[in-house]
Amino acid sequence: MIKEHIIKKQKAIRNKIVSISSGVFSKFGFKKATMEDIALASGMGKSSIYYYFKSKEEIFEAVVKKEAHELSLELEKKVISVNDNPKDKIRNYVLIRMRYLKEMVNFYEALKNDYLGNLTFTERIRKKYDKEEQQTIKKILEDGVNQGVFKVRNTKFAAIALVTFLKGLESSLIIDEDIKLKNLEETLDEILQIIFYGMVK
Amino acid sequence: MIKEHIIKKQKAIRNKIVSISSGVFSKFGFKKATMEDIALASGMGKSSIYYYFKSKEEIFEAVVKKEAHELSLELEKKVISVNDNPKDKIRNYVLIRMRYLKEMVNFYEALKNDYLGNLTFTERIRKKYDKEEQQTIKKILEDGVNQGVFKVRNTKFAAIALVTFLKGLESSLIIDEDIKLKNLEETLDEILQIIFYGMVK
DNA sequence: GAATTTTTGAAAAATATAGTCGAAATTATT
DNA sequence: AATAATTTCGACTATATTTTTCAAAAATTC
Repeated sequence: MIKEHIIKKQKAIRNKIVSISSGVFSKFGFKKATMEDIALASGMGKSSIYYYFKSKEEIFEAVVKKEAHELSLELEKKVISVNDNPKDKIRNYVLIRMRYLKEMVNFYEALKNDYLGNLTFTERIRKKYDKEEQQTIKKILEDGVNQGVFKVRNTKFAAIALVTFLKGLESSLIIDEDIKLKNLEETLDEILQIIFYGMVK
Repeated sequence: MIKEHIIKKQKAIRNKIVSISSGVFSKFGFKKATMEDIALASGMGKSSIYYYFKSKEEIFEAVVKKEAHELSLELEKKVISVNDNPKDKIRNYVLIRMRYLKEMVNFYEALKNDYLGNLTFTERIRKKYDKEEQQTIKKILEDGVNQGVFKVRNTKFAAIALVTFLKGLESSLIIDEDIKLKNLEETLDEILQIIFYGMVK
């Protein structure tokens, strides 16, 4: 007895809750955001929220999922499709990622607010998306190898290394709130220079 | 056995705590800001804070006190001293007040975050400063009467009325988060027009 | 090195929060 | 319009967090 149109309605409400929660989380952070905050913002009772999600964590997971998906969409669209040379592709990839993170800063504020106490929790969630990301970078690297621009032996490991490096940059953005995007961009080229110097034929 | 220089040191530390707490409160709001947040931001143990303030409320009072004092200073300096005609003085007074409130929006965010639950608490604190404010406006009105611009019979009551009106504007700013400063300014002149029409000779 | 001032960790007391549950309200189905 | 399915909600509880206290340890002053 699965009613299709009812499932659709439920999904719509779940989406609404996720969108609203995204705002609540980015304003207060995961820990300081209460179910009551979410309920109030959603205009429903606290217990009603539990009809759609079984825990605060589940809502947060949904929010991160959505954000991460949007990130990967943008990256895919704006980077992979364009026909730059692989070196520029990598640079663009990193730049867009940084820009996006900067835009999402109010979301990542959530992590800051929690004094990084839930970083492991978040990392657990993000791990899934790291794999997607590695695939993307791996593809870029492979292209570069095929075009004879990169001399990477194992694109898989190189991709992991790059993602790890990106996560490092990310942490700088998250933890060090006063870090300047400009500074980052300045040092980015230096770092990439080093990476490329080791990779470029 | 009151050691003067020690009292000075204590006051310095209290000031430091107040400044830091101001930031914490404006970021999290009164309720969501914890003593641990304040302690962490101040770089001291939680219990050390209690050596200088006996409660979270007392810190908050000190913060509001400071902010309100700064507001009254700016108003005094920028409005009262200038030798405009009293009508413009009132208008400037209101405008500066509004602008200041807008600047202080992250502080008043605190009240919003608490879902106005502590508005009465805050109002209780501010009541003291309403009197100061009434004095200021009363002075402006008296000048106007002396210069033959206003026809106010009882400057004291008129001052109270004006302050009440200002508080109304304030509430609009605080409660209705989407209210536009532009809209306010537009309607302000209309409202003042009405007030002046009743007051101007 | 004694007295005073300051910091702190541990824990008591007060409060807030996540999550449950049954029943009421609403909405769809026959 | 009666019945069934879906949805909302208020009241409750166990748990966790947070405020505040306190006595003792550090640090500072005399």
